[in-house]
Amino acid sequence: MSEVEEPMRLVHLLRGLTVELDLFGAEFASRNGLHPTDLRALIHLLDADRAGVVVTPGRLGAALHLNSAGTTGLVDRLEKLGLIRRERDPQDRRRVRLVVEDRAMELGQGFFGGLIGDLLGAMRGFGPGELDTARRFLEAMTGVVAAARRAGQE
Amino acid sequence: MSEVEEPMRLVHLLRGLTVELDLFGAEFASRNGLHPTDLRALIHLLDADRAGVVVTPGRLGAALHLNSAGTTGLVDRLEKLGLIRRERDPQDRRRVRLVVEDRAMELGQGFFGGLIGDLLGAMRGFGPGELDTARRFLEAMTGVVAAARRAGQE
DNA sequence: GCGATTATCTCGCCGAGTAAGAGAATCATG
DNA sequence: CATGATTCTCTTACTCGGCGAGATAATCGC
Repeated sequence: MSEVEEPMRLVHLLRGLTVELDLFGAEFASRNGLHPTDLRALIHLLDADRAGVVVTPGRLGAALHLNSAGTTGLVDRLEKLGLIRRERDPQDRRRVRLVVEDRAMELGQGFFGGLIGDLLGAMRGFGPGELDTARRFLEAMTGVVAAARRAGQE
Repeated sequence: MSEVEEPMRLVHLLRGLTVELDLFGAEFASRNGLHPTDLRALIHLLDADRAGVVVTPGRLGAALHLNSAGTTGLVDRLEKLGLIRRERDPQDRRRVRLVVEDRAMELGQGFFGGLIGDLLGAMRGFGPGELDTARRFLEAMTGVVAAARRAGQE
C-alpha cells in the first residue's frame, strides 16, 4: 500500500465526497419532482418516524432553518405529493402532527436503499480494524467541522 | 479500541459529516452576504485559478448546473460583490474571462483556511498507516456514490 | 377568567433560477 | 471571401421557494 505524503489529499477527498453526495441527492430529488429542501425534510421525517418521535411543522422548520411561512409552504408541498398527512394533535390542539405516509417510506427506500447497499458492499473490502480506523477518522473530522461551526457563529 | 459491529454506523457518519460540512458552508455564506450557490461558484473559481485554468460564464454555469440566464445573474452578483471581474477574451471576443479578485482569495482563505488547518491538526492524531486506510476508505465510498449517480441518470 | 405565550397559517413581497430568444463573434463550406 | 451555421453571452418575462409581518386559535399561569 502507498504512503500518504499529503494529508491535503484527504481534505480534498472529504470535500469531493460531500459534493458527490449532494449531487446524488439533488438529482434524486429532481427526478422525483421534489426540491432539495423537500428531500432534506423527507430524510428528517423518516429519521424521526423510525425513532418514534412526533414531528410538528415547528420542529421540522427549526431542523431545516426555515421560518414558519416557509415551513407551511414546505408541508403543503409534501402533503400535495402524498408523502405526509397533517393531523391535529388531540392533546394540544394548537399542534399539527406530520404523519409519514407509506409513499414516503417507499421513496426513502428508493433513495437510500440502493446507495446504502452499495456502500455496505464496498465496506466488505475492509477488515474490522480498518473499518474501526475509518470510523474514528470520520468521527474526528465530523467533530472538527462541528466545532468550527460552533466557533463561527460565536 | 472498540470493534465495529455495525457498519451502518459508518453510513450514518458519512451522512452526518456531509450535513455538517454543508451547514458550515451555508453559515459561512450567509455571514458574508452570499448565497450557497455563490460559495460553490467561489470554490470553483478559486480551484480553477490555482490550476491556471481560464473560467468563462459558460464553464462556470455548466459546473454548477445553471442555465445561461442563471449564470449571468450569478456572475452579476459576484461582480457586484467585488469578487470577480469580467474581461473580454481578446482571442475569441464572444467569450468573457472571469478574473478572480484578491478579495475572493481572502474570502476563500477565511472559509477554508481555518477549517483546513483544524482538519490537518486532527489528522496528526493518526499514524501514516491509519491515514492511508482512511484515504482508501474515502476513495471507495466516493467511488460508490459517483457510480450510483451515473447509474441513476441512466 | 384573562393576559401572556405558543403553534400554525395567511398575505405581500423578494430574488434566484428557468425558458425562450436576441445579439455579437467565430467557424466552416462552397 | 461570403454566408449560413454555430458558439457564447446577455435580456426579457416568468415561476416559485423562502422571508417578514401579522392574524388566528389553542393552551398555560396567576
